[in-house]
Amino acid sequence: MTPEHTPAEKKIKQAATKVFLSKGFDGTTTRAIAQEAGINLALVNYYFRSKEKLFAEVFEEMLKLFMEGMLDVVNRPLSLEERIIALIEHDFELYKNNPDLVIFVISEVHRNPERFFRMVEVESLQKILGPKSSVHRQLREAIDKGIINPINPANAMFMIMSSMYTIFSTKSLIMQLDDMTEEQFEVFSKEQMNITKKMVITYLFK
Amino acid sequence: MTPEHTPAEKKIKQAATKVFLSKGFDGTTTRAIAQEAGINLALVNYYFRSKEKLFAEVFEEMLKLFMEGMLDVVNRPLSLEERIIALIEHDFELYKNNPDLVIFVISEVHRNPERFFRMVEVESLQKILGPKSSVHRQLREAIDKGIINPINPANAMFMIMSSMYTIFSTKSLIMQLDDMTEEQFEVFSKEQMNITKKMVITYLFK
DNA sequence: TACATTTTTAAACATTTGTTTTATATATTT
DNA sequence: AAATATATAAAACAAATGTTTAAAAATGTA
Repeated sequence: MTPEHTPAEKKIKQAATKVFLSKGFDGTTTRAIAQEAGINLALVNYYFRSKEKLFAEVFEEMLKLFMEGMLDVVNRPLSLEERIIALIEHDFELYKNNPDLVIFVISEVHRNPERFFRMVEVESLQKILGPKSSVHRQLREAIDKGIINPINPANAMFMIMSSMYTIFSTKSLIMQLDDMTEEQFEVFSKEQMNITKKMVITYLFK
Repeated sequence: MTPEHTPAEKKIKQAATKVFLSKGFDGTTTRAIAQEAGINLALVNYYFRSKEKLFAEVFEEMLKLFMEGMLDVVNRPLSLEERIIALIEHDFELYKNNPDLVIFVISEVHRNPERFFRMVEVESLQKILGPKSSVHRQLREAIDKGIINPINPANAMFMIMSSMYTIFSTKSLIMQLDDMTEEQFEVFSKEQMNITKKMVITYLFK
């Protein structure tokens, strides 16, 4: 019972991550996972009981990637300006290393919101991003002190995150449209990151 | 042969659009379309020959929505500032009326890029958004004249479009995280649009 | 009205897909 | 070494799914 981290199990998890992230839950078959992992089909259910449960594990891990890095930035003792820069840079690095992450999470939430809100406690996300989060608080304080222009913290959070989100969720489209190589895309996205930093900081701070 | 626009055909197309946009190609069954349309299952293939062909029609129509509105803005005789405002407002209106549009297109492109580039001539998209488009030209001219700060036009295009793109592709997530009603989301997204306008204009124009 | 064409329906078909079963090999324990 | 538990494999199962068939109903035409 409760087999853990045998080579086969690891291979399946890795393969599942790859296939799920590229094809989504509906577009993924257990046979595709087995083939990608190079193991027998039955082992998928032997180790993970069902496609649904395997997906849940993969999805949860992806969300952890998201949240842990974010939490790290949120918990560091930083000035508002430093934190905004750190958040943008964190997003950039995370998405650069996991280009499929954003579109995967968002499209799965869109297609099956019930499952998402069954799997994830909204509170833990709200703690990082919601009105009671420390970033929101820091933003409100800065507004009160007249350090930054008045803005709804939710809108501020949003403008901080949207640029890196977009550039990586539309990566393949951008590359195709502007005839980019992988290297050119990296230059482009890094440039976009720098523009975003400057633009957001300029807009917020008077 | 070539049946056109009979009531049943229309109903199927409408139903297919609704289901495809919400569940994606893989998550949609012909039976779900038939049920949504309130017609017999066989009629789906009778009128559209296959799920794939029906999807292609729906997808093409969605892309047209995208491009026609964009083309309209691009062809109007506007100053650069006016055009930027118009582009942002166009995105806002389009996505507000079709909230699933963005995430649908992007996730389908991501999951099946081959099909996308088989269905769409990249040139027509490049004509609107690419380096040879009139918006790019107008941006380059403005840079040459010293009207706006130097920037890669592709990056400028990107910052113009990313905000509205993000807010609507993550709509359900945002609403859930910040406990919003539909009305509150509309206020929020409109506010975000205004911030985006101001922020982009401020950043570009000295 | 009678005939032909088009539209609709119910049923069937062939694959695909998630899952299970049964048997065999491998490892662990006594 | 024998017995037991675990891991792997091949095959089978049942349900779902895209598609087709064949017949009936509706519509159009002579």
